[in-house]
This record gives sequence, structure tokens and C-alpha cells, in this order.
Amino acid sequence: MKHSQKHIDSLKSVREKLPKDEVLFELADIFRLFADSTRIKILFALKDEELCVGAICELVGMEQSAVSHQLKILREKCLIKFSQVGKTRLYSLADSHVSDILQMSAEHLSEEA
Amino acid sequence: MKHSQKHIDSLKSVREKLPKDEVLFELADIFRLFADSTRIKILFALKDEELCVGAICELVGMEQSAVSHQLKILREKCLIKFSQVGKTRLYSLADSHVSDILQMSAEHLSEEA
DNA sequence: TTATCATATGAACAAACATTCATATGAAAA
DNA sequence: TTTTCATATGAATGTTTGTTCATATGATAA
Repeated sequence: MKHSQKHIDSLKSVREKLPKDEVLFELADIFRLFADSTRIKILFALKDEELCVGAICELVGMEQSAVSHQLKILREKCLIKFSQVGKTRLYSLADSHVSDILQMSAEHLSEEA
Repeated sequence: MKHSQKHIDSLKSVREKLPKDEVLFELADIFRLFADSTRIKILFALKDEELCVGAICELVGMEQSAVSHQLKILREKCLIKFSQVGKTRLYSLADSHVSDILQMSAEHLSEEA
């Protein structure tokens, strides 16, 4: 027997409050999107303005290909969307949730004493 | 010349609003901690209660070693702390910021239509 | 002291990931 | 239609990361 009965009992109530695995996976998936400095920079750049891919490349200082790959990831997970104007695609945040998260996280950082 | 002058001009103002690279790296680092389902499960488990390592293992259904490795990461990044009671270590969240983030992220998910 | 229990840690390995390079698509201009 | 421009994508590669296995540490009980 690996663990005492006592601490197994107390686990029941904790386990009940715990989000389901499925939910935890989803959450981790979302956080993972913000867990890369290129992507988070892209998201901040799009926070207030629509931008084409070339502009995003300039801003993040990365090659067009690298940026496009990251844009694809952000698109597939519905964090960003685009509207096509001629040959160029104007990217923007998909909804206000994303900018809320960015806003909060930036505030969180500046609070650190 | 890769990009038109027009969109380079408009970049200036966007670039000024952009957090510094250093800040973006820090942010990505923090998000990365939440970007793994084992770690996020551990954090949720500790949200309301102090738990020893054995209990955490039971809850997340992972081996002691795997859990200890993740605890180390969370400790080093100051998301959790512990108090030692005899041989056992009682882990808990380091501060309320962490549970705030968990709370918000869970709410965010349940909002999704 | 020695044995035992709870936890930690180093090394190894596989899986996931970000970037690059080369090339493809697809829209507009020539 | 051919060329050019903006963006996308597949394959290859190096790096990072999570888990496992084996072992270490460090506290208590015997």
C-alpha cells in the first residue's frame, strides 16, 4: 500500500472539485498558444490593429515562413482571423477574449514587486 | 525592398505600444508553466488545499518521479511552495495570483458558446 | 546505527515544437 | 497568359520538454 488511508480519504473532496481531464487538456492547449514569445508578440501586435503578414514579420523580426507557420497555428485554434484584400491578408484577433488575456497578463507582470 | 513604405510607417506606432522583448519572454515563460496538463492539474489540486506529494500523485495519476519533477519546475518559478512536516512536504500555491489565473481561465472556458 | 518512508534528482529517451529552406498557391498586374 | 507579389506549406533539422528508470537524500522510527 503506497499511501496512508488518511490522505486518500481527503483526496475525495479535492478530486470532486478538480476540473475534468478533458477541460484540463483544453486549458493547457490554450495556454500553450501563449507560451511562445513569437506567438505572444504577434498577438500583442494585433491587439490594437489589423496587420498584414509582411508587417508582422517586420515587427517580430522573423522570416515570413516562420511567421506564417505561427499564424496558421493561431488561426487553427481560433485566436486570430483575417480578411483578404487583394493579395494581402489582414490579420486581427478573433475576439476580445484574447486581448483580455493579453491585457491581464501584462498587468500581472507589471504588478510584480 | 521587401515591404512598402506605407506599411512600414504604420509600424512605428504599433512597435511603440509593443511590450519589450524581455517582457514578452517573461510572459511566455509564465504561460508555459500552465501549458502542460499535468502541471495545470497539480495547480488546480492545490487551489484550495495543501497536499503532500503522495496525494498529488494519486490525484493526477502519475508516478512519484514525474510529479516531483513537475513540482520542482513549479517551485523554481515560484508558483508553489511547501512546508515540511516530518518526512512529508505539504505543497500549496505560492500566492493568490496563481489561483486567480486558474479561476479566470476556468471561467473563460465555461463561457465558450 | 540501521532500516524505512517520503521526496528529489540525474541520465536517457521519445515526442512535440519552432525555425529554416525550398517550393507551392493564388491573386493581381503587365 | 505570363510575371510578380503576398502568403502558405511540406520536409528536414535542431532544440526543448515530459516521462521513466534507477538511485540519492534526508528525516524519522526501530
